[in-house]
Amino acid sequence: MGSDVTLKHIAEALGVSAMTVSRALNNRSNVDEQTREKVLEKAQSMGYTPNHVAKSLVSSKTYTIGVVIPEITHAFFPEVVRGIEEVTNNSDYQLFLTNANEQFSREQDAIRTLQSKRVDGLLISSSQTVEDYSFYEQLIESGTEVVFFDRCVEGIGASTVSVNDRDSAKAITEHLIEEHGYSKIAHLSGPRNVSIGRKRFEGFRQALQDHELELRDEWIIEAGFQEDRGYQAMTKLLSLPFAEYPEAIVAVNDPAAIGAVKAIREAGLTIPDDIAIVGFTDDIRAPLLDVPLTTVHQPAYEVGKRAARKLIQTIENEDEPVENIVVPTSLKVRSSCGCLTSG
Amino acid sequence: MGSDVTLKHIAEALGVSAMTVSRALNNRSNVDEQTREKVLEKAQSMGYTPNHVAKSLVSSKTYTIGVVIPEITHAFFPEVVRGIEEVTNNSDYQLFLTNANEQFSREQDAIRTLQSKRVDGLLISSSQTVEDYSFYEQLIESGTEVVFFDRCVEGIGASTVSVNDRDSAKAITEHLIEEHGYSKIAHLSGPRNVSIGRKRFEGFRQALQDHELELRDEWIIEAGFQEDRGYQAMTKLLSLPFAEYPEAIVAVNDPAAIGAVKAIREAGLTIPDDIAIVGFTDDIRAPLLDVPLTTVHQPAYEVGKRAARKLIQTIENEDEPVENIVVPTSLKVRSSCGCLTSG
DNA sequence: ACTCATTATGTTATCGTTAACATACTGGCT
DNA sequence: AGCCAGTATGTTAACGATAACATAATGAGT
Repeated sequence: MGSDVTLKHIAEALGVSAMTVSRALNNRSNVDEQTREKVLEKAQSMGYTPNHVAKSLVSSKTYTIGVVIPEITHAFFPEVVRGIEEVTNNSDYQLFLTNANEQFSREQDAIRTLQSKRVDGLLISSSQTVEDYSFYEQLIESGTEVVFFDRCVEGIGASTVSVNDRDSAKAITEHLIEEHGYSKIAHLSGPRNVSIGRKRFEGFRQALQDHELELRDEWIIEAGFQEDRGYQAMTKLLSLPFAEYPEAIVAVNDPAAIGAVKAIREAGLTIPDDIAIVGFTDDIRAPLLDVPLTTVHQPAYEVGKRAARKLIQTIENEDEPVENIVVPTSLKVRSSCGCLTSG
Repeated sequence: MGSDVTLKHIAEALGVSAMTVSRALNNRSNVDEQTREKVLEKAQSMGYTPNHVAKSLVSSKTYTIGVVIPEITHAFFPEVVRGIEEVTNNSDYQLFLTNANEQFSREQDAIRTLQSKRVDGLLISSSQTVEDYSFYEQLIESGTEVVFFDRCVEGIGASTVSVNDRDSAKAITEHLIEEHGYSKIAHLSGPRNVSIGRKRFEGFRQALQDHELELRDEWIIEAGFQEDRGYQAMTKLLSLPFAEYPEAIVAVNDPAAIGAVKAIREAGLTIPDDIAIVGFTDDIRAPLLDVPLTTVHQPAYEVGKRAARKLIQTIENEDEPVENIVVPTSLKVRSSCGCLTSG
C-alpha cells in the first residue's frame, strides 16, 4: 500500500498532538473549529486514509462480514449475494466472499481464516459434503455470530433464513398429482445431509403419502445440486425397464432438473408427454428451456437481504433473539409439468 | 467475536513469554521441541485463533484483495469471481467483494473503504457511468496495486486483463457480412466512455469500413449493458420507417441482445429471417433462446484467473512489469445470425 | 579453565489509533 | 480575589503480534 500518511504525520505537520487530529477527523466535540478545519484540510492535501486495521485492533470491531457460499456459479447465490450487498453497503460493512466449491474442507478452512481476520459475523450456506455439525456448534459456542441461509443448520443456536422447502416441495408435487393426475412420480433428491435436500425430499414424500401413492425406492435417486449430477441421476432412472418409468419427476433444484431434461431428450423422450418434470429455484434459464420449466420460485435477493439484516442486528444488539426466518416461495407454473402446452 | 484468547494468555498459562509462544506457533527455529509441543497443545485446548488484525498492523500486509465489479447478476462476473477465487484461495488471500451496481460513485466509495481496510491490491472492472479517470490515476499514483479486468483503463500504469474486444467485434461483424451477405447492419453499442463499449464499436465500424459498407448514424444506438437497455434501444430502432430497418444487429453484449430479441419478437418480426442478431459474452442463456444466439465466447473464468495471478505477482514482486494481457475469444456460431437454421 | 558459538528464552519498542486521564487556559460568579 | 465549569489540548497506555536486541545456559575446542 502506498498511503502511509498517519495521524502522527498530520499532527507533526501542524504542530499538534495526534489525539487532536484524531478528534478532529472523527468529529468529536471539544475541538476548536479552526483547528478542525486546518486538520481536515491537511489530511486532504496529504492524502490521508484512515487505517482501519489499527482502528479494528483498538475497537475489536472490523465492520466486516464473511460470506460462505457453496457454489458461485449457480445463479441463485450471486442473487443472494446481491441482496446481502444491498444491506451491508447501507450499513458500512464490507463482505469477504468465499466459495467453498461444495467441499466442506474448503468451507472449514475459509471459516477459520475469516475468524482470524476477525470478521464481526458470518453468513453461511453449508456445502454439499458437510458431515460434521460439531464444527458449527463449536463455532457458535465460541461466540462467533452466525446466520445460516438457504442451506441451514437449525437448532444449534444460530438464526436461519430459508424458504419453506418442505411445504414448497409438497406443493409442487401435489400440483403434479392433483392437476395432472400423475401417480408414478420419481424424485431426484439432493444429499440427505444438507437441510434443503432432506426437507425437499420430506415434502415430496408427504405429498405422495397424503394421496396414498406408492413411494418406490428405485424412483428416489440421490442427485446432488448440479447439472451433471441431475444428468447422471436421470440416466440411471432411464436404465430401468421401460415399463417401470415414472410419469413425472420432481428434481431437487433447477440445475439438476436441467441436467435431467438433457438426459430425457437424449433418450428420445418428450417432455411433458413421455415424462413430465419440475424443478426448484426458478433459475434464470428455467423460462428459456425448449419446454419452459415449472418450478418453485425462490426469492434469492430477499433471502440475502433478510440474512444480512438479521446478522447485523445480531452483531449490534446483545440480546437479539435466535430466529428461523422463512421467506415465502411461489409456484411458477410453466409447461414442463404438462400445463400450458400449446396445441 | 468470542475467541479472545491471545498469545499472552497462552504464555501466562504456560509460564513462558509471549514471544516464545509466537515463535512456537510460527514454526521458527530456536524453539525447544518440548516447548513447541506444549504451546501447540495449549493453543489448541484454549481455542486460540491468531489475530490477523494485529499481524497486519505489524507487517502492513493484510493478505486481502478488493474486487470491484459493476454488476453481480450479469453471469459473466460471478464466473470471473470464481476464477479469481481459484487463484486467491491457493495463495491464501481473501477477497473483499463489492458490487458497484453500475454506479461510479458507489465504486469510488467502495475503493476508498477498501483502501482504509488496507487491502494489498485491487481488481477493478469499472462501472458503466465512469467519467473521471483521474480518480484511478491518483489511486495508482498513491502506490495502490491495481489490475483492471474486462472493463479496463489502459495507459495509466496498471496492468489489464481483457479479451480482444476490438478484433472480436470485428470478426463477428465480418461473419454477418461475409457469410450472410448482409450490408445493412446496426449496432446497439455500450457507453463510449467504457473501454469495452468503445472498442467493440470500433471493431464493428472497422468491419463495415473494410467492406465499404455504409455506417448510418441512426443505426448506431447507445444501449448500455443490461437487458432493459437493449430492449429500449431496439424499440427505438424499430421506430424507424420499415424501409430503413437494418438486416442485422450487432449487440454490445448478450444481455443487451436478449433485450433486443424481446423487442423484435414483440414487433412480430422473425429472427433471423426479418432481422438477424448477434451478441457478445456467451451468456448462460445464449444457447437456450428460441433462436439460439450467435455470439463471441468470453472465457470469464480464465479472465478472473489471469487477473488474480497478475495482481498477486504485482503485489509480491517489486518490479513486476505492467502488462496488457489479452485472453483469446472464440466465435460461437448458432442460429440467430442465419446459420444452422433448420429447414 | 577460558573463550566462543549455539540454542533457548526474555525484554522492549513498534505498527496506527483511541480511551482515559491529566493539564492549561478562559471567563463568569460570588 | 478566589473558585469552578467548560473548553481545548496533551500524555500515557493499550489493542495483539512481532522484529530487534539482550540475556542465560550449554557444550565444544583449545
